[in-house]
Amino acid sequence: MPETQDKFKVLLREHGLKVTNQRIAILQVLNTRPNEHLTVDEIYDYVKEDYPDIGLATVYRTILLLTDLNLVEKLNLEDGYVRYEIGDKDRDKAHRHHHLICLECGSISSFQDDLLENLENKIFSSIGFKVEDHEVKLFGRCRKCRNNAD
Amino acid sequence: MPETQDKFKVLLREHGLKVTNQRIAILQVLNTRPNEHLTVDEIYDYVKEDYPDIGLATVYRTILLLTDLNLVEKLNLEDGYVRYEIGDKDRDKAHRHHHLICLECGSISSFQDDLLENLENKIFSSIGFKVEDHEVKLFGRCRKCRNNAD
DNA sequence: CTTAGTGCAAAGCTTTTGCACTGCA
DNA sequence: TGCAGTGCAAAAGCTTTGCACTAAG
Repeated sequence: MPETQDKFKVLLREHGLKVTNQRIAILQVLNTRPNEHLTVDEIYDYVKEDYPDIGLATVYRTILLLTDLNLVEKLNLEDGYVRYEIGDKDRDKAHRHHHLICLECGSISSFQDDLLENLENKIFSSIGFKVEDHEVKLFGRCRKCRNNAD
Repeated sequence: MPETQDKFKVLLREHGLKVTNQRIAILQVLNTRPNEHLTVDEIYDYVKEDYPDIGLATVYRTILLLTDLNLVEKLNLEDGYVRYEIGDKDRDKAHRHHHLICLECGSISSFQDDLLENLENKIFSSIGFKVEDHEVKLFGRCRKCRNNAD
């Protein structure tokens, strides 16, 4: 996805930040693995394949940067690992992007649904809280694990 | 709420665990502050008022125990603190218990809604994932903060 | 050239663990 | 009395930070 890379370069320059090989390499890793929900260590390992001298601190700093620029989303699945995934370029789609977490095998999948729109309107009119973002996590058992249990 | 305390004592004994002053004191703190979403440090400080010699490790161990016994719920609001609150004794109600987090003042409020039932059925029939629990967090601005901004 | 970015190692935090002691059952 | 529970301090993770060096603009 060179378009994300270009967007990234533009964003960096707009903010007076430098375009470095390390930053591009990290974005590349996240970009080529859109549905893997990577931990920092996993990102670090993947990036080292292309860029063996990179330091873990740079990975942390770059991920923070990417998150601030809204190119990457942080994910906490309560499994003890903090994960990151490339964000959807379409802000509205990202807003409808939720996660299914299997309690048995730990697999993570995503689904899209605008299920919360009504609720958010209801909350606004009843207590005046204006919802700007939301996070929905569904925990359970995936088909495979349920079949294995039989 | 002596009923929760009694339930707790019964649960402990059922599991062959001992009823100690420390455990009761920690449950008491959570019980008397049902809507405060306390961090471990806050719990530790409150318990020390009644029980000054308690160790932080005991607080961690007891909270883990309470969570395992489903008396306490863990909450991660992405604000850098892990929080705990007393769980609803009614399992179904707990399942419909969600959080509103104000991005400006950090206030946390709860609301109840069974909004996800349809969705969960839909997910089960389409991909065979059986949802057993869910977590919904809504981020935005509370009425007070929106008014202050004007 | 200038200074943001980087790698490394050290420091900081939260949470967990090992061990000798305490107190519930 | 016996063993689960506790307090303390050390260890273990993960993440951040300070500093001298490197490289982007």
